[in-house]
Amino acid sequence: MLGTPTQTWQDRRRAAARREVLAAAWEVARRDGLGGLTLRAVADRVGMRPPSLYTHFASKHALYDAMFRQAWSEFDERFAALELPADPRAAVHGIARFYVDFALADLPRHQLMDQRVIPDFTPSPESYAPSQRAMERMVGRFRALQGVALAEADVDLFVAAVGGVVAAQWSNDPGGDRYTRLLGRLVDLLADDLGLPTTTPREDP
Amino acid sequence: MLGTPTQTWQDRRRAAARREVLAAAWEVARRDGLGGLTLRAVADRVGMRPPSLYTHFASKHALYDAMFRQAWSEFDERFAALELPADPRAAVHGIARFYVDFALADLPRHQLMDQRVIPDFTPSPESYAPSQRAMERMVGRFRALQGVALAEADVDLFVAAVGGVVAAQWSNDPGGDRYTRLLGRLVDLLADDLGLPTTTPREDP
DNA sequence: GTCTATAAGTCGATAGAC
DNA sequence: GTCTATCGACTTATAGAC
Repeated sequence: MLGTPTQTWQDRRRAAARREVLAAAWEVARRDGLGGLTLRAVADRVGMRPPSLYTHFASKHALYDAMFRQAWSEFDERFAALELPADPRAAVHGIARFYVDFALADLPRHQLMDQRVIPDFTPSPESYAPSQRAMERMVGRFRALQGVALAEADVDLFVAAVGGVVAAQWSNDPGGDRYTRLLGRLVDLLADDLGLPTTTPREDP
Repeated sequence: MLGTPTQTWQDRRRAAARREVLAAAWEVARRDGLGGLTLRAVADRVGMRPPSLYTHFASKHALYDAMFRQAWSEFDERFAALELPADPRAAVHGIARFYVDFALADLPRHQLMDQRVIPDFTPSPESYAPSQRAMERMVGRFRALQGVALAEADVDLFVAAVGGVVAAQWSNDPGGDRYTRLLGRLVDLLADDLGLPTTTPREDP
């Protein structure tokens, strides 16, 4: 605790206000689309005048930046807490399912995290860090699976293919299951290719 | 030819002007991003005043709609003209390579065709038709492959997985080949799963 | 320090002269 | 068909009350 400036007095109000603006921004993005987000709508929702937002965020891009950082941080936290089965193949299915569920739960969040939707917006290095941490954690949990030595390219292929299911689902059948129902088959395909063992035999349908 | 109103007199000028505006819109989108496209920038590029664009397109969304239609029409035309090897597996590789090359050649075009980047923009039925035609042609060429009976889900899985390579390439390594170099391996994986025969043995490296 | 008030510049879009 | 003029909405920034 020592060494931290004890300005906690009104620092908490600032942080709370920031969180409030951020939460309002997500609500507006879900209602009006990520690219349709306006500072006026955010201010309305949080009960402020638009210029007052500049007290908390230097620009609209800074707001997007904070949203990007928060989204990947939440992904990383929840993925870190995700309990996986001991069976390697079941674990890979669990990772894929977690990834797909997270990406399909929130369209603007998915667009911000995984696409390049906002022109001229590039995450700052500080906000890009959580996404790198999340990816490293993913590689780490893959490599911790018993019975196979994974190369970088193996994880890349997995991420690309599973991400493709998400993208196809969102753009061709939003709200449905036309592509997500193929996820199990796709993951088995990839797992077979990696020679991933199954210590527990698969259940009968 | 009979039955067509012979108004071709100044109808051609109208059509030419429309094409010119459309071409300018693509150039602006490639320069400023799809979401960063403005009617002023389009008007500047085509040597018009912004309100004059409304003579040719009823709204900005109508312009996006025409771009969407043009992109899928061009895809369908070029795919129809694509010559594929007789060997079924080589043909599938050809289809995948064509799809990926087309999607990676132009970011705003890819965003417009395959993602939901513009808030509140949904293609009109008339503009959606070419994309359906293209998908049906793709299914048709898959089914024409000798030696295997393909279900709808098989094509869906192929489209999703290959589309995932495109999305990952654009968002994680634009301009590189980190994901596209995995395409051959992915397609072989899918082809193996479908039991696709190889009449011609694969070449040695 | 945080807010209100306000203004400049830009966006999509419309009305009406020629 | 194209123009001028203009509207309402949005982003951004500054000035000043509390």
